Amino acid sequence: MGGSGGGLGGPGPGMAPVTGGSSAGPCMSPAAGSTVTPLSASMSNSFNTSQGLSGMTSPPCMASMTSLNSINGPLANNRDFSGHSGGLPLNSGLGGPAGSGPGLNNTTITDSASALLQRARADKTYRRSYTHAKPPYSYISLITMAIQNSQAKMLTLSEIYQFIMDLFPYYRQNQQRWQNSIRHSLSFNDCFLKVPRTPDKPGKGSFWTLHPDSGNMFENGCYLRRQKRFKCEKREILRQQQKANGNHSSNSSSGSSSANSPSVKHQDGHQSHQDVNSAANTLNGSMDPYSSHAHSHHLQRGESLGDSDCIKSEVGHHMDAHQLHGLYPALHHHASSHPSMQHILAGQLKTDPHFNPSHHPFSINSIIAANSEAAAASKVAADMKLYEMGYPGAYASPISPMAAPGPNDGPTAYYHHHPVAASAAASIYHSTQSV
DNA sequence: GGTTGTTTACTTTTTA
DNA sequence: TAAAAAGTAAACAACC
Repeated sequence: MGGSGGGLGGPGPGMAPVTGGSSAGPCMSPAAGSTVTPLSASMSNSFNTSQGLSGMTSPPCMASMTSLNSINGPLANNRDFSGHSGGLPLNSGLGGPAGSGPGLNNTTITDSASALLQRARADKTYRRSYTHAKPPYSYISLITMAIQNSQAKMLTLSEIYQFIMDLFPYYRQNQQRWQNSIRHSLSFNDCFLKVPRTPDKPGKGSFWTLHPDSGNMFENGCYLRRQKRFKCEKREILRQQQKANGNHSSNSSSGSSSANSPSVKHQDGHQSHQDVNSAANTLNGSMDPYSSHAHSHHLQRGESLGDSDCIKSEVGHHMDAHQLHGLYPALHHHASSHPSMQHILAGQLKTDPHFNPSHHPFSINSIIAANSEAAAASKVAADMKLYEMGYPGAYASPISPMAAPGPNDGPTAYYHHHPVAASAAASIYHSTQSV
């Protein structure tokens, strides 16, 4: 039987209560029960630790995160975002000398952030109630954030977990539940591609990356709900066919998948080849200078799919490592942050007929392209402002626990639980208000 | 044995 | 209000 429900909005067992009162309840202290490992240790291979996180592309919350990091050094020292009354670590974090960090390029933000922080402290009688509220981002968004903020544009599952927990204290609790959902999202959504490990990088699990065509998933301007799910057309057709055919293939009705695994989604070998061809076509047809290397015997079928299509995880399975890395040369440089992956992805985005960096002022693509703390922080502010203006799709639904602040809370309520995010985002937000 | 990955089934939430 | 998207639970198997 299926799950017992308990969805996002309901008072599900894992939902942090947004009601007033104690911040206890399901929201445990990040320290208690937290198995979070130091960011610098766990993510050093994937993130730019030499500069802390300041080299990261910054989605909304990341922007402010980098600011703190710049001020106080490795985020690992300031990773308690709890906002618990036991002492806001952010106080020490943001209370430091403004702009003292090399990466901090906006002292105004920091100064006003400190002021805001003090104000938030004064208001914490009700702010505190919303600490650890569920972030307004979907799991798909969180995964996307994590991947896009990694240097190699791909992460292992555990790294994705870590990223999310580092960024959102909410996810330091009930890990089994949301991590299951993360895994489900990765498998279920065509926008995520599984990239097998290479022999020289042994370890558990594969890398996960974004489908090159998934760049416009968040056209609504932020890492919130997508307007439309990204689907690989061919895979969708196959799904329909399989539905129509019943159990045409060896695929049983049971949930076991790994038995047929890498080709589970294909049900037959042919489709896997199609995917490989699609991958080759995607890169070859658009911009990939390496594509010639990708045309191995597995890619010789000569089918011209024409469209940018599926490069699903099975690609790697049906290709050897060299073939795959012909498609994604950056895989060779996962730890050393070869820019080609970014170049490829960026190039792919540009070739996407739907992609237009200027299409939406608050597009996720703008954040990616900007690669700037200020730009990302501005985006947070813009999101919040849009939300306040009732802009659909911006920020969370009023029903959302994220957007259920106290009567006097503005749209920044959520960010108050995330002190780092709160500072930069709120300061910008308020500066936009005051002008 | 724990983690990872896939799939199904169901509920809840959001959007058109 | 229906459809789509998202969230949750669970079963299962492969892998390290």
